[in-house]
Amino acid sequence: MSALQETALQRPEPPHKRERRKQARPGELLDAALCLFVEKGFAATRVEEVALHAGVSKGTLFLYFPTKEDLFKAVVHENIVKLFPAWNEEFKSFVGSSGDMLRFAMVTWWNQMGNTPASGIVKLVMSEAKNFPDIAVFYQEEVIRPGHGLLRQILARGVSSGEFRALDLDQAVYTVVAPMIFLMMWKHSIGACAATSDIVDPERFIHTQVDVLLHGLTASPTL
Amino acid sequence: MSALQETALQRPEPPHKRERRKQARPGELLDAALCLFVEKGFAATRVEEVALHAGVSKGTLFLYFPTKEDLFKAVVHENIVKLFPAWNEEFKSFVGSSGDMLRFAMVTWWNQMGNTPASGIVKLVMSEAKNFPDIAVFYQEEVIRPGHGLLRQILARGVSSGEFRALDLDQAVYTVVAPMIFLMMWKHSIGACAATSDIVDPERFIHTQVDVLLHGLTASPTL
Amino acid sequence: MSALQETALQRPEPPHKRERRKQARPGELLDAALCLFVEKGFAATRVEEVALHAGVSKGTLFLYFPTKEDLFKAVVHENIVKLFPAWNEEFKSFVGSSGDMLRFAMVTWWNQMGNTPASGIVKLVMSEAKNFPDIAVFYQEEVIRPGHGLLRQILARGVSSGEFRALDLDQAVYTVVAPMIFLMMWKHSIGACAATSDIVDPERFIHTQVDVLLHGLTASPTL
Amino acid sequence: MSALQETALQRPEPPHKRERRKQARPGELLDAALCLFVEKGFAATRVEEVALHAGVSKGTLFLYFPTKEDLFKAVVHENIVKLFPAWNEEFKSFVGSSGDMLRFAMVTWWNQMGNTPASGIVKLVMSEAKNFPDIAVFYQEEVIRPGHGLLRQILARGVSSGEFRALDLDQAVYTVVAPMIFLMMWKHSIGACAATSDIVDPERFIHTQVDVLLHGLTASPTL
DNA sequence: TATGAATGAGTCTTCATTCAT
DNA sequence: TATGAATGAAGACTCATTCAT
Repeated sequence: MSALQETALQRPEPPHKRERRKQARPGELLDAALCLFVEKGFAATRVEEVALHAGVSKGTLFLYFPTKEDLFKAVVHENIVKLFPAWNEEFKSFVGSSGDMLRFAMVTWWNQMGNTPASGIVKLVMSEAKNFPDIAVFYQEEVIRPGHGLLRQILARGVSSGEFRALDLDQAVYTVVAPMIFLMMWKHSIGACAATSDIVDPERFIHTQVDVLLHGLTASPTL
Repeated sequence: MSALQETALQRPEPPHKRERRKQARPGELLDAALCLFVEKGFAATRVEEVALHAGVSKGTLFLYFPTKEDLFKAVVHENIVKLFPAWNEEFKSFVGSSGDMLRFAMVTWWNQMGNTPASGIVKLVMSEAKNFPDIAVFYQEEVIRPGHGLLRQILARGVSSGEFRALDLDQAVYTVVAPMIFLMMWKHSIGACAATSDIVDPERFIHTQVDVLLHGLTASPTL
Repeated sequence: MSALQETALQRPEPPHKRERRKQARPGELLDAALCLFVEKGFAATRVEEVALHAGVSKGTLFLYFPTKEDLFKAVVHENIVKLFPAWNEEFKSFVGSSGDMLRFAMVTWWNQMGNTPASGIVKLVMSEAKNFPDIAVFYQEEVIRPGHGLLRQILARGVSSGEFRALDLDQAVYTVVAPMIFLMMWKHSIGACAATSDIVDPERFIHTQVDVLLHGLTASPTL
Repeated sequence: MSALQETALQRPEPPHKRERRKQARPGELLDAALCLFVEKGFAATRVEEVALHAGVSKGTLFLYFPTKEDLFKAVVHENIVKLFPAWNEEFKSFVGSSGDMLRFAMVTWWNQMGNTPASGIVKLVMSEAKNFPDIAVFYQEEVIRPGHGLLRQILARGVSSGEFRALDLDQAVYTVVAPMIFLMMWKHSIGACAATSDIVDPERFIHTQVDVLLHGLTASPTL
């Protein structure tokens, strides 16, 4: 809403910093909280830390979020919505083989989500789902259902074009989902421990996954 | 029920009740801890609760596990690390195609681990790895490294027999690991919320995964 | 009494009650701690008790002193270390014989320290030194070293004026220190037990000590 | 009672170790406790540690001493009695000047007590007197009263022989007591901290104390 | 709104003491 | 007597939450 004002024509004086900050508070808190929750988990993050990171006092945080749990829910809520930009559109207009489309989907998924703090949200949701059942439901509705729907369409496209085999689509989507979710979880757990030697390179990982996904491990019979 | 066996004839000396309990304590505590950690997470589980579940007092727990963190480590060790020696043996003697071997590996993995509370520990380790760096390290050493080694051998066997294509084995192992870890994570997060509609059936999931893993999504060129 | 001054006219702004309390907190806590530590010893004093005595809650204490041990250190600092700067000044301006100076030193020492709760802290430090090595070190640096230095100067003054014999000053300082420390210890141990009959009267004790210190027990040769 | 048996004429077989140990238990416990209480203080010493040092189990300790406090009292009790060997006799037969006698008393006191674990008892009693009032009373009766009596006699001897000035004996005894008690306390507190630089050499300390005690700090008028 | 001092319920951990064997 | 497993009361410390300013 203040967007209108902010983009007003060459307005000579920028709005009072105070005012701008005031408006921005909840967002800054959510950003700080996202960052810390992702880094340390829900339980291990102290609300005071979040407030400090956002540059406000502990009391102010509770002005906007009556509870640590509420803060958490808001963080996830806020960031889950962002998880689905205009992907659907993008895919409707995709031109090319379904194999390429699948690869494109996974690479895009990684670039726009896995490679951003949003992947931390996924990890957070997976880690805390049982402690926040309504988040799980919300996530299911807002992310999983549409996400799976999208992937289903891609697979269905391939099947109907004869490029893919006949597939049990309900199951096959997990064929795409599993490696991506795994990669995000890995990145934010084992992969985040410096001492761990077995580091996964996301690009190569995705490349291999798509490759095997399309052609399987088995050697071609005639070749 | 096993009481019958325990009171069987010519039992040389029944262990004193006290003694029996003494021996059993750590195990009972570990069981209780496994149960509660999996159900509520590490931070949300109170040590006293664990003790009570095991039928002992808080103090007794600290007799065996000097620290809550030590208890957690012991649970991980008991439920994950201990599984590996047997697995290694099992696979050495496998007879059959590498495809069957891969399927056998994944089904066994699920039956002996995914389908038991141990899978909850896997989820916990992924969730808490960053808070317990030394657990992450020893998990890497004791579980991931040998586990990946085992899978690598299976894949290598297939490659050298000509059954599988030439593969970048370092990457290909994740092709097997990812769906399994994903399945365990799912089961203990989104999948554990009753409200969630999109429930995954492990058997069908694994079946599909193996199928696609072996033959890919792509339809056979000539057939 | 200074209240009069505080409410004097044109007082710009009376400090908010909250603010006043805030400023006073550490001091009140220190007073309470002094009192309780002296009365019951370090180990036997519960931090909550200290807080309650200061009229605040347990949590508030930890706001100012992160640790029980830190509280103890602060008490020592506040009650012992802080006395020294003033003393040093006081003695620089003393006029009179060195014998009088010595008497003055001991009487002052007693009045300003021995006769106050601070003497209890001295006793506590002696009692607990081995359990708090870093307190022992800083007590040595901040109290013993400057204190002995001061006494040394007094004795040196007497020696160089010819009033005192040539003395091994390093040893002679203990001649002054020993009775004073003894008196404080006594007051807070044996002397504090009502049942004990053999009560020491500090004034007479010091009087006798100074007397013997200056003239010895031996009868004058010529008289 | 078993003393009789134990001193039996050249008994060929030494008593069962077990039996001997059994008899010795309380003594070993008291020794261990003395050692640890002196080293770490009452509160910081764990009863289990004492038991371990004595080579028995925690339970056994409580067989002999129903309470940690009882153990403490027994330790002090036991060792306080030892503080007065046959000193009185020794002094009755002393031949020499009263100055020499005083020096002899202090040196002996140090050698037979200050320099032995008994000095730890003195420190313990001074430190814990207020928490154990009956120990204070007992100590007063058994140690302080006779001790002061002895010193009083020495001083009285000097006074009546004209070697010492007329003295308020009740006060003058502290002239001898204070440095000795101080020295013992020092040894077991500040002096026991390695980091402390200002270490007191007992022999020189006593030498100086006696010297000043007899002749004072003041230079002889005529010389 | 914003602050940050204050709170106190909650948690881990210790350790003297008990008691079945 | 001796053991050592078990107990549970007690205490230090944390941190989400409140509230006067």
